[in-house]
Amino acid sequence: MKNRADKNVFDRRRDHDAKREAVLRIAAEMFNKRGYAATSLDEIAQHFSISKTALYYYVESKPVLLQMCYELTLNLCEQVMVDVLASNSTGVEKIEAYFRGVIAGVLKTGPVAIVHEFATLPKDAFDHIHSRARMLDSKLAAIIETGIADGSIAEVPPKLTELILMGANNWIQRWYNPEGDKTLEEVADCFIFLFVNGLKSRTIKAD
Amino acid sequence: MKNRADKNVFDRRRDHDAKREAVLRIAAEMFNKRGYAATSLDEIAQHFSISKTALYYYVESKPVLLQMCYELTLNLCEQVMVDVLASNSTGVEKIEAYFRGVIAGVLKTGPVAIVHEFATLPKDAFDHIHSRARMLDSKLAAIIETGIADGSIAEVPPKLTELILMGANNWIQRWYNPEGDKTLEEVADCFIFLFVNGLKSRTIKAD
DNA sequence: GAAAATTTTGAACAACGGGTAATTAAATTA
DNA sequence: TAATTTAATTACCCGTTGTTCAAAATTTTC
Repeated sequence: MKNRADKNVFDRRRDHDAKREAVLRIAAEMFNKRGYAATSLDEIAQHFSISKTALYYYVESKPVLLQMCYELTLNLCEQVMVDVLASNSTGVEKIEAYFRGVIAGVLKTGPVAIVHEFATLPKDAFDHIHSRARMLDSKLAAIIETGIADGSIAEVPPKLTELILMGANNWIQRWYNPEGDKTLEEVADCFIFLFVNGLKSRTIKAD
Repeated sequence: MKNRADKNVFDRRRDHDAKREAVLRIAAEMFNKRGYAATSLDEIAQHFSISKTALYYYVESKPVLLQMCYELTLNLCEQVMVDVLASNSTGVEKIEAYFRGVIAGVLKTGPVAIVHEFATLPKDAFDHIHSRARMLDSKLAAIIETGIADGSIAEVPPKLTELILMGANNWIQRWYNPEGDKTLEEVADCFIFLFVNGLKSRTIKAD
């Protein structure tokens, strides 16, 4: 919102790529909070104090802008997934590493993650994004299956579990405020603890 | 989508309340799946094969329609919360009962739950809905605190935990398909198991 | 069956949002 | 400084959407 650095990007002239990336980041943030349809190009432009038309110098169209946001997210998630799969660790450890990586990635690269609204994408873009997302889903489910097989994960329905995990993860962007009192590490820790250990107390209480 | 019963509501004349409720239910469902801004009154009207104008006989405006959807949800959640608080059980049991009740409530009353987009509500309606939602949040967090005190819940940050739980719950409506192969009981079971017991296997594996 | 009440419609409006074209302004190069 | 490239603006178009109003259609009441 009041990220002055973003406005300054548009002060120093001739830096096409930096501006394009700034637009992407802010757009992703606004899409996350308010949703794609509820965010107008005017609002995005106003954030940089430029005209709506100027955006078209950096972005082809609004759907393509959404598509690029998705691609940022998918690039991040897929990279984390590759790293996780390359490690030789148990199923739970892989699940833990994946979500920790994704949440941390959001911290570093800014809010590139985005609420899943790809129904509004043009057909071909939709197919592309959708299939990549589904691929990630099934890889996560597969990790859960191997975790059950190696004995590190309890006998849960893999597909359902994956959906619930993803859901909890996707919702974080909706409420997380970087200027708040919780760091993303704390959020990640809590997230992991909840899903791995569960709420139930394991310490015997002498009472 | 192809719920023929809904269309028939508009066949038998003079049943103002039934029609109003049918509109509410379908609107909530569409808002859940596509989002508020992306759902037009035309689409809602088309679902019943009536004109968009006819909707205004049952609903004051689109924002008020959204508000009523929220109120349906809040009524449900608050009722479950009252019941849960009245029971004398441990913290974990209360958490479990709450989410089971809310998920089951969605099954019975139809998809009354709704994605949180109340930024688009008129000021006064926003304040009302928002404060009720926050009240629910803090009651849930309080339950977690009592659970930590009574030793049934591990030492987690209550506020953060509550947000993550709510997030996972809110996301269910986005992907759950009543015509699919999973019942809402199965979803609820998996949900509860994940948050209460965690993914980690507790059974010692002899291998 | 006529009159009154209740639903539904069709036409039209105003606001908004995405997108384009022509133009101006600024910065780089020479 | 002149010519060229790069940025950004203003003005405008057009489709969509929420909303209103008067009129038509239907149902109920008497």
